[in-house]
Amino acid sequence: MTDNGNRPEDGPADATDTVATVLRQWRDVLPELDTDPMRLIGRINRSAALLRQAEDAPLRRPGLTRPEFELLGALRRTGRELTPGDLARETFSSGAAVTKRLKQLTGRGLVERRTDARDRRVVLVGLTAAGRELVDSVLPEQLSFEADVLSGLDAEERHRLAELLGKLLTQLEGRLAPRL
Amino acid sequence: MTDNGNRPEDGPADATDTVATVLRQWRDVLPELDTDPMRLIGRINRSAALLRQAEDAPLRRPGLTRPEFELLGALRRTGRELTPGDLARETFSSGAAVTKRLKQLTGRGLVERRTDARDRRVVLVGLTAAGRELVDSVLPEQLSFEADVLSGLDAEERHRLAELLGKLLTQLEGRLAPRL
DNA sequence: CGCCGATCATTTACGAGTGAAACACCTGCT
DNA sequence: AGCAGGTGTTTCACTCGTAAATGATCGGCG
Repeated sequence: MTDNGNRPEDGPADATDTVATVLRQWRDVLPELDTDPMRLIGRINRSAALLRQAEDAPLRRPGLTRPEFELLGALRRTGRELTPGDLARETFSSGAAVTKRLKQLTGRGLVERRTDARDRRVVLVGLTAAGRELVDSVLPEQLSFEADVLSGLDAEERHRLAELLGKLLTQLEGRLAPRL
Repeated sequence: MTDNGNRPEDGPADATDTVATVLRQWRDVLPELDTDPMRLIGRINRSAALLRQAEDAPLRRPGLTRPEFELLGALRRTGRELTPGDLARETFSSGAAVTKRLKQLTGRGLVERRTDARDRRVVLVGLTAAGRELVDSVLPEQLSFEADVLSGLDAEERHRLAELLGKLLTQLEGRLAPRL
């Protein structure tokens, strides 16, 4: 028998992914370091990076960037006009970024801005027909692409994972994001 | 009895986090859409974003940016000199970005570059004493901070989550990152 | 031996995001 | 009514990352 895979801290899934190698390297150099949090945080970050990179592929065809698509999605799913401030909160980006993206998207005829009648400081942003059609055509592709990417896990595993992440996220949002 | 919380697709943890609200909005507007992948992908992305934002806090004190710290960490944990190309692969960023960061870090006396004797194209990057001391002093803080952030989950949940993410990541890396 | 293609690092030009300041407008108070 | 302070959006100056071009060097092959 070899000496790998039998340490109590190493589960079976820890053997092969990048984070596991990183953890082994740290253990070799600084054995007394408690690297346990990396197991989660490293994997969340790395998964997010890989997914982000992969997810962008279906969006490239319609020439959209991911944050642009999220902005359009926010408008589509709320079903009403939103202000730039709303959009910034909804897409977790800065107000300045939203302004820039709106310039792009209005230029392409996907969204429309109009100033609110009651309060002339605020502008209301809504999807045009073209914008709505674009979202409705891209979103199913995007979702089926995502489903395919996740198919390495079976339904039960995906469910447990989503549930645990939901719990983590609830905690994090309560603790780290008082703004909501 | 109310109608919330009893749909088969909604686990108990789905009730409160941001992603759950987004899913409800989509269901109200496009009920026939299979939003299941969002449950995972949305949560991974959102968790990563929150963690990233939080994690940067302990690094600000020594005036380090996250990618800079990851570069230093790669040098520390491998325990040897690395080339810019190695560092780019190790930190998942472009070569140009690495060059820029090396300029910063050599300026601060945290790393040293020397050209390889055998192959004068390649440059070998190593930690200075100050660099190693910096990593060794910041890393434990960083890890205990992370442990604190994750404390909303108990040990068993963290373990299962890490395991499932490890499995997912293994699949993703096999499929999406042939370069390794 | 000398050239040709490949490889590694760096430079350059550019696009995208950010925080802080600026601007427009509203609301409450006197 | 008029001003003070607050809120919503945009602009500005800057930083950072990237892709593509550049420069330097190696290895092999005629």
